[in-house]
Amino acid sequence: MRRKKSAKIEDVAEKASVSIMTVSRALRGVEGVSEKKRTEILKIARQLKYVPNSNARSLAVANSNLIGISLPTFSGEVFAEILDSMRQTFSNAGYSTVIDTTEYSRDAELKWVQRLLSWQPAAIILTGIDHLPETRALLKASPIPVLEIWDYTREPIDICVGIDHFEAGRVIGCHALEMGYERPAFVSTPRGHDIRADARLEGIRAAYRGRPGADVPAARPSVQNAFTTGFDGTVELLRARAPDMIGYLNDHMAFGGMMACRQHGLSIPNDIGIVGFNALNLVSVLPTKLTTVATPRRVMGLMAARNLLARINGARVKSSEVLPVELIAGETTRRS
Amino acid sequence: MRRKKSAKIEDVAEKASVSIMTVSRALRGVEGVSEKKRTEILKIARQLKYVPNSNARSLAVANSNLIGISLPTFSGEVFAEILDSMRQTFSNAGYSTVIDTTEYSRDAELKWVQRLLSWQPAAIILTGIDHLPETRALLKASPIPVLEIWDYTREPIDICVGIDHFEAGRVIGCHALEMGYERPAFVSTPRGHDIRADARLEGIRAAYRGRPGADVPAARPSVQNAFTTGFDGTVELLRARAPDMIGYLNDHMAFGGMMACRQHGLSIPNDIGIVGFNALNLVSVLPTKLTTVATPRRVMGLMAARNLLARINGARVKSSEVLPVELIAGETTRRS
DNA sequence: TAAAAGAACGTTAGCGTTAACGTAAATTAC
DNA sequence: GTAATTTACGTTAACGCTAACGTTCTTTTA
Repeated sequence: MRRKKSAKIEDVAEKASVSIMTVSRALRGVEGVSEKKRTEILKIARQLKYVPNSNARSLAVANSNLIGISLPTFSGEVFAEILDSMRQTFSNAGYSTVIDTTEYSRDAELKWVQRLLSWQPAAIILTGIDHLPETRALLKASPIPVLEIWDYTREPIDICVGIDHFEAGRVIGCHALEMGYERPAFVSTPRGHDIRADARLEGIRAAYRGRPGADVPAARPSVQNAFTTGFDGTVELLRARAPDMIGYLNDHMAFGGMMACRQHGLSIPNDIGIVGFNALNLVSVLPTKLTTVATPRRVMGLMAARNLLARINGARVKSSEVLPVELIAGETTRRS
Repeated sequence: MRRKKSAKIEDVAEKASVSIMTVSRALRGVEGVSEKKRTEILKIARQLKYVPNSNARSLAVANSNLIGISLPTFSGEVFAEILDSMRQTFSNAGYSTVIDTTEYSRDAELKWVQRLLSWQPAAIILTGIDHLPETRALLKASPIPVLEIWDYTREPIDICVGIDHFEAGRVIGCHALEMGYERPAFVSTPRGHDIRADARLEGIRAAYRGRPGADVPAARPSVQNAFTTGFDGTVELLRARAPDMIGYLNDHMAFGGMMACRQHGLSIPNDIGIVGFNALNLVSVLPTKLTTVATPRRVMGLMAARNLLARINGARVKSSEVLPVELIAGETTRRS
């Protein structure tokens, strides 16, 4: 494929009557060029609209300033926020981010990791800790820093920053227990879709262990969008199980659930308690304050970016960081 | 920076007792290799965990399979959906996407374009048509295909796919007029932040031209999140202007506005009409159906990706495509 | 003032891949 | 059966950049 020839480093060198190497040094800001020449070279480069060739550079130094990030999905505020806070830090440090979504498929994740490795990236970020064994092996064997974010494990591929989803579930369960709810239920995603959902459900069950309601039934409607998923899952639970409290995977689902309860003539929080997750933006304008669990997404992103940059620069960093979550008691679980 | 040496094409060649070139051909699936050798080479490559070096490849062929995408922000469903639908098409076609967000800053956009060009990308996608003159010039001068998405203009940098935001505003205005509202208002973003917001406002004004209410006041609260922005903007308008209809930049803002109206004891749609934008997921679970404007985001993404791929492959494609929007009349503007 | 040290450059040799061209063997044509 | 094709490879020369080492000239040291 023919392309218009753009200015190369050689053209700049010729015009400035210096060697290629001097231009390279001047442009990168490394030592060994007099101030006079440097400013002149920069001027000429600008005149010629010189754009460095990252491919050549990366080939020469055997590593690029790309950071690969893999997310399950773009939908929802959660990953968008985590991503945002990370990206800005990287961008400021001169790294570009290559992003892909896996739609919760571990096979898709593996394929992406393979493709990404061909770019000799500076680092790779994966969401969660649930990967194919092959993916783990591939990354373990590579010298590239790997960060797992959002989940927590004591045995990360390389380093990780996240929250403990089981613990988060337990916090929800304890709160429900305290408020006197006896038949908790949970609206989740299809089985095997998202291990975090299962971890939280287990957390709730752990809180109720040995008491009535400890089985904590779960609805697993097919995923469309969070609002209707929450709505449908609630309808399903109300019909079959008559729960007096429902936990949700996130606040959007919880809102859908509130609408469903309302339509069924149930009063919140007396007939039924509602607990969301993540403390999303939506809750700030709701007339009834939603009980939810605040997750430190922006802090997590910043810490992840900071740790990873340190790791890239060869510093030793703590391999696993757990961040605390906080239950925010609202009006959807306060029994009068 | 030292890195563990990974298998190169040479290692594969040696082990297979063929030349480097034969391996290259076998791996890329081009002609000139016997079936027997090809399968053997592929097997050996897998054994050796060979990962091709994209930097070297891109340098040799003077172009990469990266596609750069610039978005204003990740927050909100809108760009996430457009992005998602494009990305999948590209991914299937073997392209990786490098993504950056500009936070509505044209300077940030320019910097990103400059950085991106150093990767010799296969194409560049920008959101909207509002760029610095320098950005336009840079891209116009480059041989790289450029796609502008979400807005529509008859004079794109290269090609564009979008909706006509002025027309969308006009549609909203006409509907409000038809429903008998006489003092329309609009909740927007800070001035100069997003030209699409202004285009829609002008559209509403055009619909009311020559009638009472044609000035259409706008609130421009500082941006935090869509829900509270809608809430705050509404409070501001209600206090100062006593409008009988409010249009919003999107459904999330409209929802915030509905909450504010409710708190002010106003009844929707009789005291005040509410019109959102984009037909976001939220509206499907609301007990009161929101009047909104459906935008074809997924179709737009698919069409954009398809057109751009065709353009990359040298085909001639229509330079500008406008997609239709549709007003969905709900219960928030139906006067009884 | 001569020798040593440092600053400011230039030269050489890759980085891992592919395009373009060369060459030998296998196939076809007549 | 020989010439003309075609197939299946191998060789050579980039692609644009940088690390490592050389060279020249200037500055410092004793």
